[in-house]
Amino acid sequence: MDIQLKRGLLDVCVLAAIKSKDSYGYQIIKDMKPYLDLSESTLYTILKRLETANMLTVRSVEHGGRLRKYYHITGAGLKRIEDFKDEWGEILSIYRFVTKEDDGNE
Amino acid sequence: MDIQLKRGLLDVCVLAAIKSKDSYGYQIIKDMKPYLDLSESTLYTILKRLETANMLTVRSVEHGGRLRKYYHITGAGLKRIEDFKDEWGEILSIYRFVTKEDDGNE
DNA sequence: CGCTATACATCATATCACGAAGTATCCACT
DNA sequence: AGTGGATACTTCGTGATATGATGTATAGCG
Repeated sequence: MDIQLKRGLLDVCVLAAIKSKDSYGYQIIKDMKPYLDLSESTLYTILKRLETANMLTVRSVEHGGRLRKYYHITGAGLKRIEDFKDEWGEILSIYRFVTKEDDGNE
Repeated sequence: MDIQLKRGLLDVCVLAAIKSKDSYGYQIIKDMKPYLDLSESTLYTILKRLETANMLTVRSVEHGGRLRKYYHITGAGLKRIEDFKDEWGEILSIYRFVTKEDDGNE
């Protein structure tokens, strides 16, 4: 997928991945893979950004000697998803503008 | 609209604006306004990028003493629009992932 | 004569996805 | 015991890019 387009979907897609149940980095990447492929460095950058924006909270959990950071969505995070839903109408309108055929004289 | 999301739609939207008939900067901004609001500096940056990518050609026309640059879409530009159409399926799939309700236990 | 619209251009800035590289643990295989 | 791969998170540098600010120049209106 086009990188620029991906940019607009990444944040909200990560939030969706932790919406129903808390999750951690590696798992999020796996869950998102069918929809958007992203690297670790990209994900952790996003997670940090969403944390700074108070859209999620973090909780560290010991797991087999290693550290795991579980991410939990906040009200602001849920609102971000709702905002995306609201924007969908605009996106559809743009889609129609871009794909409309100027039939008649071509 | 969210800036990041806008980024993914700008190029293809500009191409759509000149698809049916050649157009120039100021006119393109007006035509796109109902769908995407963008500033002059943004548009001219995009036009230059699309020109470099051979997605459009430019032709200068004298108009009332001033210079007007008319932009014409190329085959590569039309292909870019087609590629966007192809990507639409992926976008829809992401939309469904983001908006799906985890009804049942919440 | 000043203001607004038209029309294009350049620059500096801030944001951001991503590859590369690093640290550290656990498990399977040989 | 040693090797390699999967798991898990972190940091750094780079390139792409949207945008505000600013500048130049003309036409037309009051």
